[in-house]
Amino acid sequence: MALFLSSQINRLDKKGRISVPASFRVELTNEPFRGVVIFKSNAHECLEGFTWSYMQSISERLDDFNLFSEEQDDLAASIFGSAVQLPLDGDGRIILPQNLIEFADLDEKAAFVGMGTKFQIWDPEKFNQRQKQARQNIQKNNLTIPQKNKGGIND
Amino acid sequence: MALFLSSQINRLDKKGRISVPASFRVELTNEPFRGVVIFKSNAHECLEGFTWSYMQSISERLDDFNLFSEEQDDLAASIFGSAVQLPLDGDGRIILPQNLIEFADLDEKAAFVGMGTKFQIWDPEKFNQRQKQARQNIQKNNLTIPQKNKGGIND
DNA sequence: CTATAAACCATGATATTCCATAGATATCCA
DNA sequence: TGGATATCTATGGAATATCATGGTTTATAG
Repeated sequence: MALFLSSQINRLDKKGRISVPASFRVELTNEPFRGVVIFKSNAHECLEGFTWSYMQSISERLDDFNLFSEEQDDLAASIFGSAVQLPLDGDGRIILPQNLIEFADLDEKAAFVGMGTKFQIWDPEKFNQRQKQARQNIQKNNLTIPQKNKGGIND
Repeated sequence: MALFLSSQINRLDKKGRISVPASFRVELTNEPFRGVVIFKSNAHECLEGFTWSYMQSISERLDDFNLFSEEQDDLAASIFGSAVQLPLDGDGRIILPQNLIEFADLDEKAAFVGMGTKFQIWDPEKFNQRQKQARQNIQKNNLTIPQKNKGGIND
């Protein structure tokens, strides 16, 4: 299982190319697909990145729903429909599609932020603010890490 | 198992020809039949696309219903009855039959939407609305992906 | 023979690969 | 320890390949 840690700011060129941090790339070496899966965050003005095999596991879990159920359809349309599959080039870069760049309001630089099994891509400015806000929320609500994380696509 | 991701809008010419996205085509390389199976969606004004081998697994799943039950009969009639097997031409295109084009109300363009193990074909406009609706349903009903061990796709 | 469908080509646009360089980091040996 | 050398990383630009798409020719069927 991939583990994405720490954050790094890299440059986004006019073609939309950007280097994936080397520390993230080593987490991808054992993946069946040499690249990442990106889509728009539901919660923030940023992008979310996953490994191919993680998407596969989501797909398998989704198959536990009745094949033509409404629930299955809603989830699949929302998750897989908006995701894009970005291969790494020979130099460890991906090309972000224009609509994703706009969604995350990225300029010349973008921050890769490790989040464990996933990572996020932020405009550096916005991420600073987000981090401040996150710290405040944690203090205010006395948040801790749950013993066992039951996750969903909403928080 | 094939994994269809992301969505892409392609052009439908007057002969009913349309390119299957290249990223979808690579998922078909290991299939016994070089093409896709398409039929009318029961839930939406769109078409559903499967691989040949996945159709086989659907057939098996249908057998889990009582073999002569009404449900089995209805599903089988609606799925297998309207399904067509569309081979890829040398350039990676399929030819959509006219009745399917009309059913999905397709015009000059059509969106291929990855849904994990299957995909859908939509009029681009209609899919936009559908995606909004899907997101609302997810929030309203608090839908999550059935968990295996841990982690959702959002925080 | 005619109409219809299938295979075949041609071509811009786009995406991918390849190469070069500079800076940072790590390695090695005296 | 220090300094030289090699390696890795990020980044820019150019060459190359692929993709989507329209048209044309060839096969097929009635």
